[in-house]
Amino acid sequence: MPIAQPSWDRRSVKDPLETPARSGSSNSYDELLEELDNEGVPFSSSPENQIPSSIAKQSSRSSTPNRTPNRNSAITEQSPRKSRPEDEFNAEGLSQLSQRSLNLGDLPKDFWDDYNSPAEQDHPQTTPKLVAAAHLQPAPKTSLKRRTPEPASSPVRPPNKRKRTESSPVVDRSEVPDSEDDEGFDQAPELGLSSSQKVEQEALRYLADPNVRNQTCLNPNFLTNFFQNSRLHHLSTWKAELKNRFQEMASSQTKRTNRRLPRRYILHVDFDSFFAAVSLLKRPELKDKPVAISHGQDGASEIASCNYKARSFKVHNGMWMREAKMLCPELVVLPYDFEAYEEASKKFYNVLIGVKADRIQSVSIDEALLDVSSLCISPDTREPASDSTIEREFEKADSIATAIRDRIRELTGCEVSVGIGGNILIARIALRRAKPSGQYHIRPIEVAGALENLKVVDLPTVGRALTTKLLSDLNVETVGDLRSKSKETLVRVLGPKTGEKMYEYSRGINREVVGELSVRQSVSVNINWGIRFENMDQVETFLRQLSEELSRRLEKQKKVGKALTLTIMTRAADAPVITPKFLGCGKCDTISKSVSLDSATFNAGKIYDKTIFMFRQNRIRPTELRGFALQMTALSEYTKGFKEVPSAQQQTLSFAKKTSSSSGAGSNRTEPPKVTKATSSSQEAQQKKLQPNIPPVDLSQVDPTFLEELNNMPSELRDEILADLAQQQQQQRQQGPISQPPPFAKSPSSTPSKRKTAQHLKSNPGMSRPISSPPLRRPPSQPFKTESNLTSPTDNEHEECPEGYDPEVFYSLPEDLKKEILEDARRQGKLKKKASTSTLSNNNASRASNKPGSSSKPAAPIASIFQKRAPHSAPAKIPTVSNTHPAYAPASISHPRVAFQNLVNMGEIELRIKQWFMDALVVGPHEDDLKAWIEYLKQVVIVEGDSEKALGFVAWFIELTSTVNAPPEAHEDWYKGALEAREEVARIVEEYDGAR
DNA sequence: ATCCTCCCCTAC
DNA sequence: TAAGGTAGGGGAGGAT
Ligand SMILES: Nc1ccn([C@H]2C[C@H](O)[C@@H](COP(=O)(O)OP(=O)(O)OP(=O)(O)O)O2)c(=O)n1
Ligand SMILES: [Mg+2]
Repeated sequence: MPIAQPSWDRRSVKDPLETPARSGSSNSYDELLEELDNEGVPFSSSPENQIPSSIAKQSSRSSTPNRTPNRNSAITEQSPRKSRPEDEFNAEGLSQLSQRSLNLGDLPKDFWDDYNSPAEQDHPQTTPKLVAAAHLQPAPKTSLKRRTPEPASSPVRPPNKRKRTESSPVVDRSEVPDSEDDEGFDQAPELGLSSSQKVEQEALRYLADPNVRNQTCLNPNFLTNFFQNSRLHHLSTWKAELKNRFQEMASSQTKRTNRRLPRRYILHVDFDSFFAAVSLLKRPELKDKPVAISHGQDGASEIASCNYKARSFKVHNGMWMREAKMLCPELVVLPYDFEAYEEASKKFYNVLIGVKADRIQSVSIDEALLDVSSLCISPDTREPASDSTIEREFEKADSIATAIRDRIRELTGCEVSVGIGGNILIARIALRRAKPSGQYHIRPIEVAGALENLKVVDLPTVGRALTTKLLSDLNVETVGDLRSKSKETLVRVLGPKTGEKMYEYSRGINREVVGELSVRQSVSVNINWGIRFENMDQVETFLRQLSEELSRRLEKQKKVGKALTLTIMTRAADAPVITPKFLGCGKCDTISKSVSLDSATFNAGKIYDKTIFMFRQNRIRPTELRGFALQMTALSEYTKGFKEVPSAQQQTLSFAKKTSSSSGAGSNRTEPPKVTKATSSSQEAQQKKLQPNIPPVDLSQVDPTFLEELNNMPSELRDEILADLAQQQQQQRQQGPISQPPPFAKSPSSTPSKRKTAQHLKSNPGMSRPISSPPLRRPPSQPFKTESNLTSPTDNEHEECPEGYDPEVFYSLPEDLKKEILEDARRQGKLKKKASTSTLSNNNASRASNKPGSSSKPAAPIASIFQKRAPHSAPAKIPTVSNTHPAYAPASISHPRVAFQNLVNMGEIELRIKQWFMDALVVGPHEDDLKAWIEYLKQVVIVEGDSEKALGFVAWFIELTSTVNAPPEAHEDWYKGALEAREEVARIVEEYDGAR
């Protein structure tokens, strides 16, 4: 699929302003740093780039963004924020966010009962478990690979010096065929192997330092530690909780009958330097000194919040300490105190709830919107209201704001500012003027004047990108300039939605309603810090943890999803291996791929399988990975869930414990509950039905998913399958596969799909990437490019192997899957030409390079899905007994895959497995070995397309483990392991065979 | 015309 | 050293 693409990245470069850095369009954090280093703080423009934009003024240092036209990498930069303004505007965005209004009248008193900190609640519990087993490998081992992508950034910030990397021109990267995968190979012509090998070596060497390694995702407790310390994670979690709470509150209220009012009075309430103000409560003596909240004293540690004294030095939120220290050497750093922030927030919201506003909407932990219209407008006002009447209304609104500020100050000891306006947009703009510790009311007649000279960047939703585009394409700098443009012009340049919005905003028009209800459309887990790997085993382990985390979050939201998207961030070609920010992602290229699941689920095992499937479509060197995002969409609520298959659940659970890391993933969660609506409605009924007729087969041991599938199929087919299952259970060690038709035919494919479920998706087309100028667009996803000449080694298929896929693997796929992949490839990239090597990453390259056939890498690499790994180097290994800690140990066998792969005949495999079983009989299976065995079975289905063979092995293994005499405890472990294998294989079979 | 995927952008 | 998360709006361009 897709290859890498460029991006300028998502991260934004934000901040320009005051800070020096920033760049115009894209740049990387690194670049920014460099500029800083060179220039010092101020701005200057960079040579090449020219970022015209407004920003320029401020900052600018620009960076050269992409030099190449296409690029992908992003920039990243550091702190973003545009000018300081963020404070002021902001709002808007709320529209959706929010929560709804509520009447204050009847609040549940336990409103806050569940208000838990994310750190405490969410992760701590969950995460830890997952992690437990991770087996990380201790030392580096990988070897050679090369390639060069680089990280980028993601969302946020970072700066740095990019410089060095630059030296090597990006260009080649794209062209370079990197072939290969895993192993290295890169024959990169121009660059020379050594170049990439050196990069790889540097990465491995760096990771070998225990002080570095322990902070990365290789540490079993990484997720827990990271989320506990991530301010952004806390912010997001808090916001989601507040939204849920307010929505519940609102929906429980029956009233909401607001009389239609001719005018609205909206208050935007926001704490002044929230984190800093709250942390200062415990250090009052520092109140008048410049203070910032950050994890570190300098370097690339980010400032979450700084007080106004610090801002007078041009220090701002999101800025890196290094820069802040340059601007303000005496800056005092205080630590985070998330609990205290929650406490202050509770008091804040309690005050707001007490206002009894018509509607209320939480914007964030420290910010909210209130619609107090009916509190200001007298019921008996006759409409064309007189000036004096209106004046009284204004005063009422002002007095409410004052009362709120006084009360919050009294309860929290902190200052909040209030912006008042006739709509959300104006209230937000007013807030900025209110800001340090004040309130400001922009009356209707003052709107035009207030907007005229306002910088467009101070409008909500207008960030660096839009600002740049407006300036470069329309020469618009202020809202007044914006207002001079026709709607047609704005729509043409910015897109239909954005154009119209800008047209309205420039006139102070905004119809958004406070507290509009909204339904969550996605649940995701993103990590772009601390991501460093040496080999694929580690990547798999981490993706499993991510899958489990996503599953946990879905479950917590009582949601199941049908569409999964994996976003991978890799080091940009010109980015340094050692990022400017300690373990940051640096400048990166991003690639994303989505697939639809056959049925909505929150099952970690299913999520993991799809995730790894998507990951494998791109050949990326583990050492180049810098970040991941796993997102579930097409959500529905689920209602029942477990009870239906209790026994199965229990089994899995206990099993999970034991084997831990191994597949545990899925294990513990039960199955996918059913979706309330999305999936068929009849399922439930059917399911229940099923139970009764399970005579011969012990369904309790069957994967619930499997049961679900059975329920959905025609009864005859179902009976047939059940019969087979029963047969399997009986059979004993038969080695051969059980022949049986591929079980269910029903489920649709697993790969990408197109289905429409979507209700959720947003509307659709939107704007375009605004921003900067010429979009450098790369062809829209180009999934795979094709590879031309590879003749299929194994097969005779004439179908071309799309780029991005290992030919060997591709050709070994089942026909239908292959077809789907080709279709997808054609659709997306249309690749049918020959093309050069694959490799994914080259996104950028893509443009230039790609097309002609270059080629280098003709032959098929072969590594195929199975990564290299030592072939069975250790046959003996399998038997291994537990080595100690899985976690740092190299997973014992690890990859039997290859080993197995070479064993063409089942007899050999059975022999090996049996050998392992006998050797480890009394101690039980080592989780890694079990994991490897299951993985092999899954590959038989996925790669070989031989479900029967896999099922045959499963049946044989169950028989083997259940009949031989072993110590009770070990016996149980073996048996559970066998059941897990059955569960996993059944699921895979369902997905790959059933699907189309 | 509408949907879909893959991004990008913004905000706290 | 540092803890660079996340949800939703929206645009381009291809598929239907
Ligand atoms: N880049 C950022 C921006 C904000 N925050 C956190 C810390 C802030 O205290 C809190 C609220 O954000 P605001 O934008 O409201 O900023 P402040 O409250 O700090 O300052 P003010 O509102 O006075 O501008 O969110 C953060 O961690 N990182
Ligand atoms: Mg604030």
